[in-house]
Amino acid sequence: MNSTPEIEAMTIGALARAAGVNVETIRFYQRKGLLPEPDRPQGTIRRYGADELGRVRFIKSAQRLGFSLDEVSELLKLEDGSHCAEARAQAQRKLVDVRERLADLQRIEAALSELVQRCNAIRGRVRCPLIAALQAE
Amino acid sequence: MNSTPEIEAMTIGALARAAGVNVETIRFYQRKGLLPEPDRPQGTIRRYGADELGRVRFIKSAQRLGFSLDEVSELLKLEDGSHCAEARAQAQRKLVDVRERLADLQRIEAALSELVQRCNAIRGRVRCPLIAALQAE
DNA sequence: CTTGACTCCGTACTTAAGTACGGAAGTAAG
DNA sequence: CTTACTTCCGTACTTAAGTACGGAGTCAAG
Repeated sequence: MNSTPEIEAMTIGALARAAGVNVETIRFYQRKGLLPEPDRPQGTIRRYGADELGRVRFIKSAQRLGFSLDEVSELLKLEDGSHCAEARAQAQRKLVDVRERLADLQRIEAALSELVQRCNAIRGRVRCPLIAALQAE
Repeated sequence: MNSTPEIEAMTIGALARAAGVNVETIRFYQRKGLLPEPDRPQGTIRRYGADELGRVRFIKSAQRLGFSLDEVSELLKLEDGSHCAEARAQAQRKLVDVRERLADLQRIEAALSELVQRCNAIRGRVRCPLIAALQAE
């Protein structure tokens, strides 16, 4: 039993359901150029497949990490095979950015898990090192 | 030579400059309760210190990582010494969230650095594994 | 003691990212 | 073939997170 039957012939509603977003959000992404206008095999109604589903999910994940739709669109342009040197330069810039975010998140992770540890140890009030975690740049 | 003289007596303008944000943003955070209303030692004008500066920087960092101001406010409440068990439970929930984000970011990091590697190796066009990076949940 | 820069406060405007709406047209089941 | 559900499209509304504005008060230098 396949969980996604007919995945290559989804209507906009099915796509939206599969990705856990609103139909209007799909249309909005199309207008912004984040999602290519798909084929309309039998006339006027668009059909979507696994690629589009993957894209929408990617957009949502990247947003959770603090990327704006404009930034996501740049990331997606990398994917879409721009010229190599150009893609590489852009990827490298993003990489710097991503690594900074990783470092910040790791500091937050450490601070939170230390808070949990301490809280297990001492009973009473705590002051956690959360803010300090993001001081060091 | 100290780079931050009189850090305990900053006006709102100095604080904003030090944190790299707009004065109005500081006032906005105060209204939202993200920043405590500070002392007004000699009358009506507020004075800010290192704590406030730290907070503003923390807010900005957390936002870059995809936390909304409401979420930041929850993180800050942890700091401000709520009762231990409560803080611990909340910290643990956040920790789960943060670890998911970390995993996503690490996948993006891997995908980007692989793209850069490949691009160094083969000359021509590339298709990067960016989208695939966030497929696995 | 005035002048220029800054602060305070309330209110209004802006931008990003959706969400909702309403009417016309497509489509699938009975 | 009708009826109910979708889709399509343009336009308008909403929410979060600021930004800008204007008038009144404050403060430090000249």
